[in-house]
Amino acid sequence: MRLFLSTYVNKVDRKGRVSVPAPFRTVLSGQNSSGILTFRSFKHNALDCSGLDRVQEMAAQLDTIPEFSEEYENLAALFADMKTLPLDSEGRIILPEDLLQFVGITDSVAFVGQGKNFQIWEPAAQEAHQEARRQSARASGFTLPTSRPVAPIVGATP
Amino acid sequence: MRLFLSTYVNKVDRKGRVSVPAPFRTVLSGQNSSGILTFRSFKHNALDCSGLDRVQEMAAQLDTIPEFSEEYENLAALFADMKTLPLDSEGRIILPEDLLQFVGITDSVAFVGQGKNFQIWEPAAQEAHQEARRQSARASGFTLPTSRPVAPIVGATP
DNA sequence: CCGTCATTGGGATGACATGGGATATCATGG
DNA sequence: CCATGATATCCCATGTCATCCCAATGACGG
Repeated sequence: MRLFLSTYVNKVDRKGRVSVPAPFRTVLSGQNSSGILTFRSFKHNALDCSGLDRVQEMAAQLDTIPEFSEEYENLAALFADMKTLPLDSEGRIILPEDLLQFVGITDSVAFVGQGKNFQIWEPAAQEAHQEARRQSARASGFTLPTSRPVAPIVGATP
Repeated sequence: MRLFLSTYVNKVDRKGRVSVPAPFRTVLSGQNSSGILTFRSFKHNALDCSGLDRVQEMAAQLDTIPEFSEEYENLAALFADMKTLPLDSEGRIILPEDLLQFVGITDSVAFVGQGKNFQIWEPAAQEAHQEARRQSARASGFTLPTSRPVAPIVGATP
């Protein structure tokens, strides 16, 4: 199984189209999916994206829950936020206005590989998020009671 | 299996007609249904809609419930409330006056995908409801299913 | 230095939501 | 049984937007 790896930043053209990175398209084509299924991330101003496989699994889970129960509605509500973004013949998608605003995208888009799925971010926000994680890792590293003065992590990014 | 995904808001014209979103029509046409079967939601001021297939499943479920029980009567009452909304040649439906009032619709309609079925809401009410669910899902630490579990799913078809 | 592939751009076409007029269907009252 | 009005259905027109097709640019490897 191929994975979504690395981060790509592509531009939004005047029609609102963005090229999906070719490596991601390759992975998607192996996931029973001619388009991208996307929904708002719970934690960040980002979009969670995957192929059709995962969504069909979710729909299958729905069958195991009593039809008018609270839990059923909670899961079903995810489908309301979900969108299918079809790929055009050049491998581009169009991000709907509401999603653009939610993510805060103006002129370019970061595609962030997450292994089995990927995310869509505003590039600066993504970089900041990444940096915050580095800081966090670094900070927790410093609070550890180690006696090692030279931490190789520092200065990893030029 | 095709699913009802995403949320679409369409306008009611002066004759009371509303376009059913094209993707939903596509799903419906695969569900043995030239029209929409709809009934009032138990929990919200919304309409539950689907094709004929799902209603037939519900009718089958009725057989598993003791006749004359409270639950039986409740479910059976659904069928009394149920209406068939035929699609015109442009893919529009007409919402009867009582349903319009029940949902609180004035000039536009939200079609809300729920996977195997969809709902009809007043757009503002739907947005509020959906936002509440996002908060709830976030607070309850709702986790998405993984895209490809390591352990084989019980009953999975190779 | 050239060929291939990926991203980017733009015009033309088509699909869809929407609107309005004309015609058919139905329930009601005479 | 027919007349009438209201309502729904069919048909056609329009504007907007997405999709398709074609082209150009840029990156990369041989």
